[in-house]
Amino acid sequence: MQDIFREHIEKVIPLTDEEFAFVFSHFSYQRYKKRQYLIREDDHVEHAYFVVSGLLKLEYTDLSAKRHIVSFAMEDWWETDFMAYFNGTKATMSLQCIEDTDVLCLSLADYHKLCSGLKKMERFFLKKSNSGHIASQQRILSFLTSNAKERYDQLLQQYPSLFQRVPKTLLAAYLGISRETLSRLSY
Amino acid sequence: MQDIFREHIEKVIPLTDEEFAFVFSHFSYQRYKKRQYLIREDDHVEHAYFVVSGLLKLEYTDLSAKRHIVSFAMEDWWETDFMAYFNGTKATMSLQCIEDTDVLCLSLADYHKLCSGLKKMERFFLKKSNSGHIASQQRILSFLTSNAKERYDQLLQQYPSLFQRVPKTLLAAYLGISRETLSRLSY
DNA sequence: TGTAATCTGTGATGTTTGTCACACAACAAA
DNA sequence: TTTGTTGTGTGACAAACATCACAGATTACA
Repeated sequence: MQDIFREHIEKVIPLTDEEFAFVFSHFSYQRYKKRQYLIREDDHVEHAYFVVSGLLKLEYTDLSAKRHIVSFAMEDWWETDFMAYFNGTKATMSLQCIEDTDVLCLSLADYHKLCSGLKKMERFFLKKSNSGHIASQQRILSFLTSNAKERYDQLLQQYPSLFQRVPKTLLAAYLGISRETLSRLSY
Repeated sequence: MQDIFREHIEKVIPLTDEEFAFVFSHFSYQRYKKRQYLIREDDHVEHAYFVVSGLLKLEYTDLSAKRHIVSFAMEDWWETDFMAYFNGTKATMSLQCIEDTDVLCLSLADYHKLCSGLKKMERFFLKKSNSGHIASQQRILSFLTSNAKERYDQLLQQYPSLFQRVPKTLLAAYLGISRETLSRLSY
């Protein structure tokens, strides 16, 4: 598990053994069961999570109680309600397990300690944040340019494994279409 | 103009005069006229831009030649085709003036020099990137939760000045609806 | 100053997608 | 097993939105 995590970081910045030990010491390890919540709406958001194995959904519930999936988080992803995490505000989204999931947890205090203790990590998080921003922009573009069927195809092409791992109802909630429409797409 | 820029940075991290001079030395100043391009599709993307004054649009043209606005960039915003900028790939989007616009330009080489020369700036860019990511997620959420009229209202509430400054055709291209539909919304 | 390009509104019409309703299968928990 | 919950497909209908067409107004610029 440390290996996966170390490799993940070293894809961006090389680390000595001591440096990695320092980095790793800021995290705690947690296992969650399917359907368990890591974050509930209105919670104080303690941690950002690195997904070691499993699958999470970041979900927003609107005024009419409809649920929308902002993001899936699979192996090798970082996830949390970032707005609440960084600003210390209450969670507007929930983070819940679709499968049993193992994560590494990083508190905001430890995040800051980590960044000041090892400047390389600031670059690491900058890189991650940049890629996240770019990925979000791509998702926005797919809303602008594509209809339901096209967005569905793009999603399957990008993350083929999702098709096996999550119910179609959730894929619909991610794509912004009704489950009925999604059901009628596959011809 | 330096003042605006310095204030913008000092909202996040305080700087001494020497530090600001160091930061500023990495930028070049440019003025662009309405309709001029800062980046064209397939260009090599030389710079990221800080908008001192004016208004830009970041635009993507799809296969059927329809134009979609990924983002407006007004005073105090950073903009470029970030994917192309960071990865050194060719631009997939264009960046064009809606009004006469003054910008500060930062090459990727200077960006890296700046970050290594003054570690504070890495934190600055991390903060900016995080907010950008959060903003994109909000935009995704508005696609998931809201219809055309609601998205339009949200946009006007967030950036009332856009209503005065940009033609409705462009607002429609940002909201992902046809200009005709937008025209029929305001009742 | 004149000509072209852009911007905007609006009608008519068709397509896409959502909503409601129902049925049935798969699965989980007691 | 039984019973509830979740997931999926499908028909009928309504709502949202796109497209095409046209017209008048405004703006760019040579």
